[in-house]
Amino acid sequence: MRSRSPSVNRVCDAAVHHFSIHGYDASSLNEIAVMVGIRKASLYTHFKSKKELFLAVLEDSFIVESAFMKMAFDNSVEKKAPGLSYVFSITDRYEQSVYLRFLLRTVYLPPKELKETINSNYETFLVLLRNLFSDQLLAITPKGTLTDEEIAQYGEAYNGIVESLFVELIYAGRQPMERRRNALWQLLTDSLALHIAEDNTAPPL
Amino acid sequence: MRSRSPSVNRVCDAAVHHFSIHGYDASSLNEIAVMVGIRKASLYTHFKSKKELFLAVLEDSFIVESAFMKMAFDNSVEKKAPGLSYVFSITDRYEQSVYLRFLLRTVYLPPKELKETINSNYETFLVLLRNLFSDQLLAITPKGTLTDEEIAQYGEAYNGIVESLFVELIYAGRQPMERRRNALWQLLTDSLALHIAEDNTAPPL
Amino acid sequence: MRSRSPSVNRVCDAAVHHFSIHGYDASSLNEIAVMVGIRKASLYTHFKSKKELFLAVLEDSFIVESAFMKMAFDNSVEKKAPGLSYVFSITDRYEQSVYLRFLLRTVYLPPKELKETINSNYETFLVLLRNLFSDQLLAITPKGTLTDEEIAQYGEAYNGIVESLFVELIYAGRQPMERRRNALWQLLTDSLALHIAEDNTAPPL
Amino acid sequence: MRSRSPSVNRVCDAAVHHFSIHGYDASSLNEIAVMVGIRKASLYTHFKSKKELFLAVLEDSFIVESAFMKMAFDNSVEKKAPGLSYVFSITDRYEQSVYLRFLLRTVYLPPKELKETINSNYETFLVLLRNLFSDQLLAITPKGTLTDEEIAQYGEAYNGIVESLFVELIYAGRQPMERRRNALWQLLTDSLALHIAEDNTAPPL
DNA sequence: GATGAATGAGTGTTCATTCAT
DNA sequence: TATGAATGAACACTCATTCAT
Repeated sequence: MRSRSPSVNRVCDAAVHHFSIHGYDASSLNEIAVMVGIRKASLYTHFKSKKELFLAVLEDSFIVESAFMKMAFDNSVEKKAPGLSYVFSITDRYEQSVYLRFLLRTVYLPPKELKETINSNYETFLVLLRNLFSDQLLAITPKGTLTDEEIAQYGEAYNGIVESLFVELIYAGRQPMERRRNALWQLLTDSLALHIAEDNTAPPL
Repeated sequence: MRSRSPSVNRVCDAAVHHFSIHGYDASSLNEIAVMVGIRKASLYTHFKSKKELFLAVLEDSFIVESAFMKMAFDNSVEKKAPGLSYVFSITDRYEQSVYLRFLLRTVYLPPKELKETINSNYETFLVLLRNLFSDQLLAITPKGTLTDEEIAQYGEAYNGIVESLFVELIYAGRQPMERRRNALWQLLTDSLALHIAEDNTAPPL
Repeated sequence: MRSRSPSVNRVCDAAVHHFSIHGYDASSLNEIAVMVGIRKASLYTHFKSKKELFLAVLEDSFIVESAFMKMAFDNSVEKKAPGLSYVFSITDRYEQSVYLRFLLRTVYLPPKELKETINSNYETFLVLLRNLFSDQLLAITPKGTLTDEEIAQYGEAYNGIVESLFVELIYAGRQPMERRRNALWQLLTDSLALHIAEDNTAPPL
Repeated sequence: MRSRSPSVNRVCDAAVHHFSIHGYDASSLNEIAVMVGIRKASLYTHFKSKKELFLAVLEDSFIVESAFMKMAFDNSVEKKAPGLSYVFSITDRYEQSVYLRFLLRTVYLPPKELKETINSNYETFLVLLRNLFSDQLLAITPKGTLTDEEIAQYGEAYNGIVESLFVELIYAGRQPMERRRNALWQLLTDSLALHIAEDNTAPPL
């Protein structure tokens, strides 16, 4: 992402916007070129194919959104609800970051030929998410309260919640997603309350 | 779906397979025709446009999968875990029913021009799911145990779980989906255990 | 035109309407069939090709419009302006007779493959027009006033006026055509006034 | 028309020829491309649709033929027969100028969707013709000889004659057109002779 | 007499890509 | 570095026509 010529960056900016709206197949190099203010043929000065441009944008997106995710976890101070900060930042993030919109659009229904690449990148992204959550969960539970397996399972559930919200955002929008978020978050806090000695009863929604 | 000529049915069968794999935009009428063993132009004997063919297939799919869903809930006898039967049938169903694969492929990232239609049909589908779950939940909890609002929130959470599993199936496949299913199902049963007087502790996974 | 089955007549009716609006090439047998309330394939029960249907309609049109032309001349009683009756009936006729609209649409720019046939039919039509006019002109001028050549030339001019009006009707409509008709008619009456001894000054328009 | 790339000009040349023979609807972009020696898809490098190509050619044609018309009137020196020069140049012009053939083919039966545009352009063309004639007529008649209304009516008649000749050229060819031209021109000169004091008797045909 | 089904040939149009300049 | 021109391959769609039923 860094250390690229300004032209390349402008192309990538246009591309991520276009791809985030139309997806890979339905995107047109011509329209991207027009957005940048150059001719279609000139794109090939910077990228040797549509696929390569797409992959560049994909890499950017994972870098940017992984960084945002880490930051959201790092800034989180609440001790009782691990991962809360990120989950509750998703709605705003989706609206503000074209990279997140691009990622979600891309990841759930990838262009056939790129499925492998996309999936493996996304897998890494999800592993990071799970680990960030697990670390926070571990940090707030007295040692020995939860088995490794239980930790892993909560991580899995957390990921499941996040992806459920992603999907709801994509096809239903902000409000329905927030309703779902509250409902699922309640499940998580209830379960943690049950399994952790101290009584972390869920806050009233 | 019934009462259609055999030719039309063969076209629909081919179409739902094709659409379920490639999506609307990337599907080629030529390839569908070849699957049926006719020429592209002959498709227009039966459907007046690609869109119309797609909508016929879409309608079929909602009918078939709604019926399956109802059946899954009806056949369910377990008293302690509302909606369990359907949730645990999804993996097999996804593998066996091209209609479900088509629906999920279609619903999460619909072709722009058909988004409205698809969304409103899917909304109906989700309302049905929520209602089926809520009815079972009500049936197994002593009257007055849960407020209407709580019932609604559990319905929302249940839908969230189901959709999370749909998505995991689509991009990660059977095994990861089952891991996630167990993790999320645990959350639900834990929460219900906490909120319903009797101790419905989660079964060991 | 007579002695045809009712089905055939209904097809011809639909066809002449369609052809008169869209022309030969841009007309669709399917649309004609739909107008009649039958299927496209059924047209081939009555006509062995699009061309044959067109030619049937063409023949009808020449018959109908030749008859109308004769009638217009026959009914004419005015002694001073030969051919006036027909010229002044054209506007209404164009609006009322789909056959005339069809003919004019067809004749000026015929489909390549049918050009010969159409032209020779139209030529006959124009010869009739010229003769009708010449006969009336002869009938109202004292014997010997005009040479045969002059008669022929007036016939030519009359045809020219009529066709000028046809064209104006087609592309400009009723009002501009009537303005032109008055202007050209004035020329004709002026010229006749000049060449025929008695002073047939043009009537005020 | 000027200042276009050579490629564009070659396309336009081919297009005007093709359109002048087949008309808009029956013209095939493929055939035009082949005439130019390129592939159909390459046409889209220069024009973004068939319609746009047609409109470019249409504009050219009006420009070229308006210029020719003006020139024909300007070069005219004869004092007694306004507009004669243009009328007597039409046969040669029709044979030599593909633009005129294109215009006439297009104007009398325009493709439905372009009718408005074509008509309004042609209207301008005819206004120019009328004005050129009227100016010459005025120039050769002593002031006050003809009322404004009479001038206007002669202009109308002149246009009618010209269009009658156009039509005859299109469907009957050179010789019949010249016969008609002589007949109609006689009417005009007779009428002028009658209405203008000085005796401009028609020349023997 | 009517028609459902099919089809070959064609339409205009879009696309990612190449290449000489 | 940028681009005008070109292109093969694909697209959805329309058409007149055929033929078995």
